[in-house]
Order: sequence, then structure tokens, then C-alpha cells
Amino acid sequence: MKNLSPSLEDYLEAAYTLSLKEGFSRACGISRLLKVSKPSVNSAVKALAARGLLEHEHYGYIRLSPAGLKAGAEISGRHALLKDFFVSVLAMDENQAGEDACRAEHALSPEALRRVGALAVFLKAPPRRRLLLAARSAMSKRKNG
Amino acid sequence: MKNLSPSLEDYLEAAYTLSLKEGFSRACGISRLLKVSKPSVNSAVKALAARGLLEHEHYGYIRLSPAGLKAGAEISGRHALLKDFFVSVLAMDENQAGEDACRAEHALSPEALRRVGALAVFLKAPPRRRLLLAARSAMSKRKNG
DNA sequence: TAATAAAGTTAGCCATGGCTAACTATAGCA
DNA sequence: TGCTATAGTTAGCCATGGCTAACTTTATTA
Repeated sequence: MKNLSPSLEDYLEAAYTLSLKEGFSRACGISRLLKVSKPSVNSAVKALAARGLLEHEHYGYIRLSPAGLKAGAEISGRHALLKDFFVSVLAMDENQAGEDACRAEHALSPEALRRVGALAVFLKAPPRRRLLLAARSAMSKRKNG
Repeated sequence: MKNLSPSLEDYLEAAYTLSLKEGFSRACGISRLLKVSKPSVNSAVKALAARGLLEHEHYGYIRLSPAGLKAGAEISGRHALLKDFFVSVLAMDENQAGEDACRAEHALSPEALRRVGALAVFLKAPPRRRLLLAARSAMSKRKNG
């Protein structure tokens, strides 16, 4: 599977998010969500369909394929992880956190994402749990765990 | 001053970084640093010159203007802040941290950057200092400080 | 000083990803 | 059933930001 551009990731994420309710999404919904024109959605959807991530009925519904659902969940997960970090750890405003997550989700490596998530888990844990996590980390053989 | 695209920010940052040694930089240095072709550097440098951020002698040196130095320092500071967070807090490898910083520096809002920096300061402080910072924060009237 | 290497420029190509204008299809309702 | 609003499509434009090929300028050095 070829890597998606940030832009295509955004479109797939939007289609995925809108699909969670009904099982499908529509171009106009994506257009409204991402605040882009309908022709922009149209060409992005074509590109995603060409990669086998979704199917697009002519003048009709957009349905994610299994691969599309998987990729959409992955992207959506990145977004949620970052937004949670911004809100729970950095105490940022919800909207601002969403916007930052939206941009940062395309910028960070999987490794950085993983560590940001782990830091959030650690900092959100109650003190006793945190001590346990720290102790386990100290026992671990991993260099940077 | 118009906002710079991520790409132009990278070129300006490169010119700034290379200038720190000698007071000027050259296109071939930027080309090597950013791993892009010389014509790409050439057109980016033109765009930066058009914005008054640097001057470019024909077939010669590139010198940052005062505005360019200011902007370069700002961008470079963002980069350093993020890299420090990735290395000192997330315990990431230097190279990986540099790459992630390079991409994330264009994605995060000033507010997010500020908070990431503050978090790094807090977590890197020794326990007693940390307690003091926490106490001050508790006394502060700011909502999310 | 003339040849050559290195640096810089120009022209022109391409992909991505936006947009508007104008058209077509579908659906809901009088 | 036909009108109209909404949705979707197509064509074509533009800006950004890469690239190569071919050229010019500058610097080095034999």
C-alpha cells in the first residue's frame, strides 16, 4: 500500500469519521467537514478509490473498503492520541487541540507518536500507579523505555 | 510580513543556520543541507529575497536581512525547542528527534509550542524546583497555566 | 593564462492540491 | 408528473515546490 499524502490522509480520516455513524459517507459531508470545495473532494475520493481504500458509487455513497477502514482507524487513532495529549497533558483548549492534532498527526513519526502516547499515560496515572510504571521501566532492559 | 510556507521556512532556517558561522551562506550549502537540487534553492532564495528576508548577490553570497535574522532565529528556536523535548523528555534518538522536529515545527501552533516547552522545563527540573513550579502554578490566576 | 571544476542560473517539465464555472443527476415535494 | 433544490461531476485554471538539462559565471590550479 502506497503511503498517503497528508491531504489524502485528511480526506480518508473524514470519510472514516463520517462513516462511523451510518457505514457510509457522502462527498458533501466531507466537503463541509474539511471546508473544501466539492470538486476537491471529488478528486481526492478518486485518488483514494484508485488505491483501493474506498468505493464510490457514481452520484452516490462512499464506502470504505476493509483496507480503508483499517487505514482510517489508524489515522483517526493518531489524531485522538495527539488531541488527548494536548488536552489532558498540555491543558489546551479543545478546539485548539483538535487543530493542532490535525496538523501534527501528519508530521510525527510512529516512534514519536508512541512515546507521546506513553508519556500521556504516565502523566495521567495516579501517583501510585506512576511509581509502579517507573519501577517497571527501571527494571526493563530497554535503553529508552 | 506575509507568513512563510513550511518549505520557505525550511530554506530560511537553513540559511540562518549556515550563516551563524560566517555571517553569510551559499546556495550550495543549503542544497546539501536540505538535500534538494540547486535550482530549487535558487527559486526559494528568490522568494525569500522578494519578502525582504535576505539579499542574494548574483552568483554570490546570501546574507540575511535583520528581518530574516529575526525570523530565522524564531524558526530555529522552534526547532530547538521541539528537538529538546523529543530528546530530553521522550528520550528519542538524536537523529530521529531532529527529523521529527523538522516536520513538527511547521505543524504546531505557537500556543502548543509554548506549552511543550514549558512541560519540558517542568519535567527536567529537579524535584524541589518542580515542587516550587507546581506551587506557583497553583497560586496563579491563569486557568491553564 | 588557459583549462577545468564548482557554483549559480535559466528554461521548462511534472505532481499535488486547491479553486470557480458550468453542467448533470438524484431526490423531494407541490 | 414535473419543478426545484441538493449533490456530484467535469473542465480548466492557478500556486507551490520539486526536478533535469543545459547554460553561464566564478574560482582554482596546472
